[in-house]
Amino acid sequence: MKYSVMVEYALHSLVYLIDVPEEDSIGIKKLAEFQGLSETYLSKVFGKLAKAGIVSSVPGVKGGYRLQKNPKDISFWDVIQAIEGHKPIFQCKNIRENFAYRRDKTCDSCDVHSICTINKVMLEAEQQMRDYLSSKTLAWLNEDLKDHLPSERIEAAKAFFT
Amino acid sequence: MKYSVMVEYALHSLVYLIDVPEEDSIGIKKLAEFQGLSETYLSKVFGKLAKAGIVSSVPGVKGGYRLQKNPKDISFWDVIQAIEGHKPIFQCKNIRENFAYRRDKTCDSCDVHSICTINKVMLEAEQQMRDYLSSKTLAWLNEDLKDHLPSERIEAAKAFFT
DNA sequence: TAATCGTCGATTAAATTAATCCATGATTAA
DNA sequence: TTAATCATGGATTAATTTAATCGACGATTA
Ligand code: FES
Ligand code: FES
Repeated sequence: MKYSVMVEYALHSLVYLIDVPEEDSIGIKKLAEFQGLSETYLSKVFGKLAKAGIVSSVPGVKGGYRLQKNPKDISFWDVIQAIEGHKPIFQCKNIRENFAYRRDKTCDSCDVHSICTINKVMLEAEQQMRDYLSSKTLAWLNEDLKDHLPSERIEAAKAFFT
Repeated sequence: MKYSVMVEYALHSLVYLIDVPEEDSIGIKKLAEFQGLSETYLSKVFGKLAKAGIVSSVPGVKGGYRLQKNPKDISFWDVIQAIEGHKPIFQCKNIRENFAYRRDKTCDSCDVHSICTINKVMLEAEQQMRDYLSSKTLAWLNEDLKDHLPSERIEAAKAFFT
């Protein structure tokens, strides 16, 4: 049970897009090289981010990606959802459907409408996580990095991408 | 990204162990049959629950499983951890280790000690979920079911297992 | 002593994830 | 106008994980 590495690739890569000017963009090649990632695989990641409306693409030479929304409107959760899709973490296979009293037709219309308490708890738990993740935005992340990272590192990265 | 079905199997199966007397136990065969599950696979599930100290086993004919702890001391989270292990949901592969400035030895001892902000946020988010899941116990679940399930259904299940 | 039940390890099958390859189309610069 | 650069998408492959089965073993009871 774990998130795919795409999530780590996505979040780390997006960091470098936060401060790029409206007109500019950064290509997959540079992002992959700087971070030591597979170029082709990272392009799949950005395909998903683009489809979710988080980034927009600039085709052709000198092209690349830029943020499509304000960094304060892009949350960690948005990114995760773009990568992992909308299915809940807990997979309820509705095992009650095969319970003895249903197989035996003892109780024909039982349970069909009510949601299983166990599933409900799991959904609520996931919601807790989602709320937290939704409260952390790329803008917040940028501020945090500015505070905690040596400025020469930030400058070096910025220099690499221009 | 999802929990294995074992979690659903485990939580649903444990329901039927909550009210069994200290001396008694329920076998895999009955649990599997009642719920329409694979007998051998469910036994793997209970192997994990036993290893985690959630249930204890009674070998031999007329044997089976019973709870090893008070239902109010067994939380949803305990069960999930017994099944899924202790690894966090978000897999941080430490991609910073391969960043350009590290490969180029520009900054030899960079980052080794600091924990990545992104990873930190993910860990905190998971903690939110964990807290919620830890607050829901089998004892609570039992009460909830008593309130929301038709009593004849509960009785029928109880009858099946005795 | 034979049938029942949990335990463990090996095995298999299916599904998912990680990653690569290739073909295509847009864009810019020579 | 052409060649190089870049995103896009589909197909493919390899590795890993999950789901499920099988068979052998030891404990227990009737
Ligand atoms: S039926 Fe799926 S969790 Fe209860
Ligand atoms: S290095 Fe793994 S999340 Fe930052």
